[in-house]
Amino acid sequence: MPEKPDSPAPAAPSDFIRDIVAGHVAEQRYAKIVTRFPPEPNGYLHIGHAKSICLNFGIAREHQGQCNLRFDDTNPVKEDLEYVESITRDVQWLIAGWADHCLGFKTKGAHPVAITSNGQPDYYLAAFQVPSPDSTVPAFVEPFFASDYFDQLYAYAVELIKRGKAYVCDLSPEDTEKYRGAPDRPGQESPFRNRSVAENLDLFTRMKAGEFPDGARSLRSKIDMASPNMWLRDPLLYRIRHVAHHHAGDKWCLYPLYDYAHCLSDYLEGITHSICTLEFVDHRPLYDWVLESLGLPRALPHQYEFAKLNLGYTLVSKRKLLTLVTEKVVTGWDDPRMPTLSGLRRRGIPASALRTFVTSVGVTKFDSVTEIAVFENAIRTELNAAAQRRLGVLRPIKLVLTNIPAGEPVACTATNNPQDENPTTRPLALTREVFIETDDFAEMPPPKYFRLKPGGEVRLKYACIIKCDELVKDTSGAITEIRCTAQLDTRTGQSNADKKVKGTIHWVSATGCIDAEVRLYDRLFTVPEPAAEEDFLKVVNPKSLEVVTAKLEPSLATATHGDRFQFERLGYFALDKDSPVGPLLVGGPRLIFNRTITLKDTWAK
RNA sequence: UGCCCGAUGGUGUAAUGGUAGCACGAACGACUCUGACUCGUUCUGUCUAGGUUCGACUCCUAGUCGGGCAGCCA
Repeated sequence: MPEKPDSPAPAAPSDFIRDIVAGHVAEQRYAKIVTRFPPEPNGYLHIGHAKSICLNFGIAREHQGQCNLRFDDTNPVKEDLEYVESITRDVQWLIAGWADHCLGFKTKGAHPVAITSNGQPDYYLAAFQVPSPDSTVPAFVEPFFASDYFDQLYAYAVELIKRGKAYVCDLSPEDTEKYRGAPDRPGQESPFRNRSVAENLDLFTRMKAGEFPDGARSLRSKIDMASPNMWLRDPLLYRIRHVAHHHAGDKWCLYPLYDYAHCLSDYLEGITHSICTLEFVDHRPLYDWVLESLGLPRALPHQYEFAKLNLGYTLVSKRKLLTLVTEKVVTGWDDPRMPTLSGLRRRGIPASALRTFVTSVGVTKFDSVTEIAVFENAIRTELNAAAQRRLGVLRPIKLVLTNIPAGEPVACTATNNPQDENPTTRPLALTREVFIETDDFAEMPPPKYFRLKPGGEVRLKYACIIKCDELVKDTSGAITEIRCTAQLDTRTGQSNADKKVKGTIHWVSATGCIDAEVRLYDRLFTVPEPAAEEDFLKVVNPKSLEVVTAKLEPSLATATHGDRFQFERLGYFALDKDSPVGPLLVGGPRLIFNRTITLKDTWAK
């Protein structure tokens, strides 16, 4: 979806990981800083991933480095091409105009190649980077896939066996668990732990050949069954899975596990800094063990961990997000109420606001919960500067200006964005009949009510001050029409233009305005920490979506995807991805707007 | 209870042995043709107890509290 150019990024942030990288740059430890963003293609990216993306790509761009997009696709039973495509799209959207020149892709179909490093045989897979932020990604490149390394990973496993550091284990999954022991109790060595290298090699070859059923055997590292770190108790390297792979096809029935594949994938791509979340701290010794056990000839990557993002009133668990989709609480992964990148994009949130937000949260090892207000502030700040102002009425009520004759519109001028240095304007026509917001009139006004009331005066934005003379009601007593007099000498440039009234309200002309479907969103959950609930479905906000038919000023008829508008006094709006665009016939399909976010409302009601 | 990680205003985050600062938020006020924006004022903090030091948010020890780890998931 097209996106208007983003505003420039703020000054480079600082955090403990960036400090480490800066230290390495200062001592010239690496020729180039290379990071990676390595999602498993088993779900949609969400706002938590945005933090990781901005960290990894941010570090790359701050050091003229590179950040590879790599799919950690080592478990074919959970993964799907649909996710590969959505993730690629979301990453490119989030970094567009900011770090796309740091995005490391590879030539389509490329695999690691055999090279010689420091006199030793080695494997390496180079990246392709577009030369500048403005360049488009050519068609001959694609993201990296861990599954493209299965051949090399297999060769490394054979080497580990030859070095006596891995063995084929015949324990069942259940027995493997029993032998592992518990955190406060050492494990027990597998009876297959001391097989000969020759036997291990033979068995591993036959595992690859498909001789054994799923779960019958596994390849295990030989580390320490008594380690206080559970991840060092001979963790599995390979398991047997007789299933096809979405990217690698049906070549394999043997698939590597994360801890084995990840560090080596990093190595093959020449990653220098492998940044992940805190739950992998316990895995770091294993990450290093695999790499060091192989005696690899190039500089080894290192793992660094940070705390993932927790946001108030928001869920980011893939499983729970999936439940929202399958239970039809939302319309899909890209429902504008979802915290997915595709949902946020559809909602109208600019990528730059997302970047500003996740960067402002900082990077630490503290498990924190960020208030949603911080995110909302980032969105409003961005949109306040960028959005075109327009007039629209969400819940219309008719108002008649009795001293303006029908068919004789009064010309007015509206400012497109007062935040601009040299604001442009557009014409507006004030006619005898207009719509105002139902909320902007009160027959029995509460205290400190600035808006229109019987006998009261208010300004119609960009037009003039009006005075409420009388009300027309139907038989049930409901107001059907508000009748006012327009004080035409209070228009801009007229003799009484400086007259002050307390309230200014928005309006649209009844003639020429367009009807549009407007979707108003509220937070999806009613509690600050829905993840802490025993049943998160019980705290879903029943009023998270309200659909209204709004009256919009005529200029909005040409709105298109990627446009950002502020409907004055109401909030920020953007066209839904499913909205029709282009010249719309009268009575034809209506535009569909999503309210991205309301304006801040400090009026205590 | 074995190992690992962490703790600074309501929230998030700086201060790398030398003035506890910034942002969000809240309250009040100014301004206002958006009850927005902007501007001003105010609010609240180093988990506890010892120790090292001229000096500790920072280093050490012990404790308290919170989080993570026992998938052939990532």
